[in-house]
Amino acid sequence: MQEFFVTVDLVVLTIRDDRLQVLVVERKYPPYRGDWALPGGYVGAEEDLEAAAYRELAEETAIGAGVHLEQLATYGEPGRDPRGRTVTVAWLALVPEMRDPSAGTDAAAAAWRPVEDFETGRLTLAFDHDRILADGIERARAKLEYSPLAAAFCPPEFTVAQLRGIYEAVWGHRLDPRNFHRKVTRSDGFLEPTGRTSTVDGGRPAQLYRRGSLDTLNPPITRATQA
Amino acid sequence: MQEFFVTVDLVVLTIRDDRLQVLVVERKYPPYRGDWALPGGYVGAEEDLEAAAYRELAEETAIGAGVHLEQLATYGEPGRDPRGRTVTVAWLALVPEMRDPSAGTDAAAAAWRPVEDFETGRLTLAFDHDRILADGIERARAKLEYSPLAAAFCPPEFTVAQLRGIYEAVWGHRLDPRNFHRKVTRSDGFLEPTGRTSTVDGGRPAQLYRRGSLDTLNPPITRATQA
DNA sequence: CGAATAGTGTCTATCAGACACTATGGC
DNA sequence: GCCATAGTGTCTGATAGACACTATTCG
Repeated sequence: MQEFFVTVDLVVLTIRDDRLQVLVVERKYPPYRGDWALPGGYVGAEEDLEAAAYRELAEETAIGAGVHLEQLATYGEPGRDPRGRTVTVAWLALVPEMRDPSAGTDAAAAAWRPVEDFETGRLTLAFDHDRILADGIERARAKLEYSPLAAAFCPPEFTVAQLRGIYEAVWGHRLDPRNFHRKVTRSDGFLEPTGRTSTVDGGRPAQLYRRGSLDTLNPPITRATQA
Repeated sequence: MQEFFVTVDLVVLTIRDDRLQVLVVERKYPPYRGDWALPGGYVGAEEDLEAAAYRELAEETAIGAGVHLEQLATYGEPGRDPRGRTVTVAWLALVPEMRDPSAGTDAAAAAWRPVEDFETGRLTLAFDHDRILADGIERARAKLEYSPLAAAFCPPEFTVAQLRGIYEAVWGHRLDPRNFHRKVTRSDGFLEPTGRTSTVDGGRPAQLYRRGSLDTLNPPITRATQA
């Protein structure tokens, strides 16, 4: 019976400077030494796949609880890793804006890069990680429509305007502030008012919200005006 | 470095007797000898994951092209297989109604069973296959809403009534024939008229359709009237 | 003819998108 | 006062669901 190496790779997304950005690491050892890659690593002998994903995430970001982590897909084409037959289980993580990442032990450096740089081909990743990243981005974009996932990019308390900023950054286009406000505040269970207000955005103080208990948005928040 | 066994397991769904049914096999060898399980098997040394899924599907169903096959999720909890550390990549296949399945070489028997039997707990599956099956069923139910996937359960040419029967069987409730008709025929690219008609259902002959080129339904076909 | 299914038209409540307008802060 | 952002109201066009009605076949 053929034996395989099994790894986990992470597509870690956040919003920085109003743009969707992805965490990448510089490879310290061959193969692809010096290239950018998604953070990841081998699954331990007695380790659950999800636990391995959380471990890698913690090593790179020093972030623990409150992060959204979901399985993305599994990639196992023969030859995708020159070190041997390797199957990788990819995970999608959405994290709030945070201080700069710390390099893990296997990585020379870790950095946030706008996903646009990879979508346009200005930057590329090692192995088949460009494809994994593309799948992760598409999953995130699609899921914002019908799940309250956008709140995963926000701090624990946030304003409607901040939430709208997430949607605008992920989808890459503007939304009407007034219609957006009505939609999210009327969607029962999406947002929970805290009673506090915030004045950081410069105008009238805005209500602060926590993410609610809802897990499926119905009706969804639609992505684009159909042309 | 820990080495793993890697398998593929298949959730093969079809519509028989107006009910959603799943393909299960009786295990010929230990562990779980004599129990029902999802069809599946080890991935070959130089075999792509998707190719392995197609191979297993062909072994059990003698069906080749035209089948919808998509990756579902990967399960790798330590201890999920007593033979050793095994990661399985699960796939969801949707096939048209067909003659009885043939037993593969590793299975004593293969049979279609209504998914309801597993959802109610009247039947159970070996390993963690109950969970995998539940995930597959939920994926199929959700995807009917926003993709033209229902046509994958139909023969190459079908009537609107047949297509509606698919939705009703998968979702487990009735849909209004008149509104359904209007919805699917107005959704550009979902269905392609063949010009031929069918008279099998007993009343006025119905237009026959092929599946169109569309891959995302917009607007979606909604699953249930919100209570 | 009646029974059955195919397919169209119409009404109503709801909702998305556009946008006028009011509310409340900083300067 | 002026500007910026928060938040509400209103209009319009599209659509889902309910259901009356017409069309076409079989027996």
